[in-house]
Amino acid sequence: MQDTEGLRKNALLGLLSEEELTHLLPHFERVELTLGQSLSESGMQMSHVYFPLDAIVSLLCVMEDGASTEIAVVGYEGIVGVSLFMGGETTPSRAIVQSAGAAYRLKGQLLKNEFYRAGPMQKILLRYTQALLTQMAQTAVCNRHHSVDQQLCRWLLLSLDRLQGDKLIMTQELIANMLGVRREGVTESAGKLQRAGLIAYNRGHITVLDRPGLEKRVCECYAVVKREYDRLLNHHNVM
Amino acid sequence: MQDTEGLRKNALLGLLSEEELTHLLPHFERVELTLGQSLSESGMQMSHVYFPLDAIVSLLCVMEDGASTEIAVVGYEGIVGVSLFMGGETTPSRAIVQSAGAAYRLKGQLLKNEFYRAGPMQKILLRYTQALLTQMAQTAVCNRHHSVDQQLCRWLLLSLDRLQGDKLIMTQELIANMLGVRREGVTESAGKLQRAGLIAYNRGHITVLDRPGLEKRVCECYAVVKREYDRLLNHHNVM
DNA sequence: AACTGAATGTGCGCTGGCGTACATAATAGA
DNA sequence: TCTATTATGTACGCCAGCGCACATTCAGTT
Repeated sequence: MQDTEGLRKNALLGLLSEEELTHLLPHFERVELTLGQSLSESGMQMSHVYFPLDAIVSLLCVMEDGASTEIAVVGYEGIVGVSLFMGGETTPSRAIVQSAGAAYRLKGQLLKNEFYRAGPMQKILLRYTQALLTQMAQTAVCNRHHSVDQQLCRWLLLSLDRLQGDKLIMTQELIANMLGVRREGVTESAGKLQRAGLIAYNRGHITVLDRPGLEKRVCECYAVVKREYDRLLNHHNVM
Repeated sequence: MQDTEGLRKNALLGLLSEEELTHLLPHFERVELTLGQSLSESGMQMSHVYFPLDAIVSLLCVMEDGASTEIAVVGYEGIVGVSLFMGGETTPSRAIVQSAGAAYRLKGQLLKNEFYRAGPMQKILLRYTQALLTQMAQTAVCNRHHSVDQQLCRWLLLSLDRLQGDKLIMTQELIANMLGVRREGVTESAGKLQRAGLIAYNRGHITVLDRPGLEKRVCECYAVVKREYDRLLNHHNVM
């Protein structure tokens, strides 16, 4: 049995009061998520919800021909398994671990019970879901209007925000899957960023050297999403 | 004071029991929504939520340079103003009436009270929100992977599903705004559909002649969204 | 009937991203 | 150490959709 300290590394759990957390504490299970692990498949019911600590999970929309696109990314600021408390049980999207790391998980039924107690947890989960809506909407518009260059910057920054350091382990092939573009397109864009001295990478290891530089190149979509997360899940606003 | 008959033309309200509807009845106000009317602007708080009857409302994501993309469409099967009960109060998106018609509206605070009573209304609204999530996700992936031809078919079918007849009043210019593409692109795609005998249009009036034909040309995104709405908001499943 | 503005048609050239094919380089395993 | 696999680089033609500039046609107004 752990104390609540660890739980608070997840921002949603961190918004709860000590009593609420203590009440849930015995039900949490700490798990290590490995790169590429699937937390949910299209149309399948999830047994647990996951509160990432330093893991990052991508929500992907996969099509019949196998092509896919990331529609949202979830890290320490969120939860994987929104559909459980929204009442649908399943989603047509897929959740894949994009960056290995730790998470706490909770049995689906337990979370539902907690949610329907209509306390602070419900409020927090609903607000998070709205932030997720914003992220998806902005992803849609970004897919339509912005270049691969800009989208790569957005993706790097969104990932960086969910990591503690400045390194991410991710091949260009996988980034291409996330963005729903060609691998060669990512190679070109990443090459530009490297030549500009903003990042350095080799064989699946990317280091961000100049974050402000990335922020100068990224499209507005990044800021819109970030601002909305801050607004909705700021401690002061939620309670 | 109306009876509950009219309210049931909105599918979400139609899922409620007679007692629940009667209880809310005095607070509903019937309004006529006109083409182009704005129900919500980016970042502004909504005073009411809207339950469309035969009106159709588009949720648009607008960017700094004015470019926009429709991220979801709401008709008799839904509600405009999800952010009110989700706790965020505002959204960064805009809601515009795409097809004139009637709707019932309810003061935001009243809906919130109803929502937090944690009865059937809450369940329905949450499920609807999940359906909206799916629609947004699918829009994102469709923007990425499918042609304007396919997207036009999707848009026509989604609109058609929310209308009683086979005619819609909508210029190619406006459709282009919704899809986030050039007007000329829509002209070309619509021309193809007309030459193929699937639709007939002139100056803002579109008549669908061969709906099965459209369904043959549309990408899978249409069916995915429709299936998910059916699953989530089927009378049998919700209660 | 004439006029006006809005809606649609059409034709450029341009570019970003695609599909394909292959070359190179770096790691993991035998 | 050698080899196989995986990751990245590069080049080619192709095409959908863009931005732009018009021409045309229809609906409503005076």
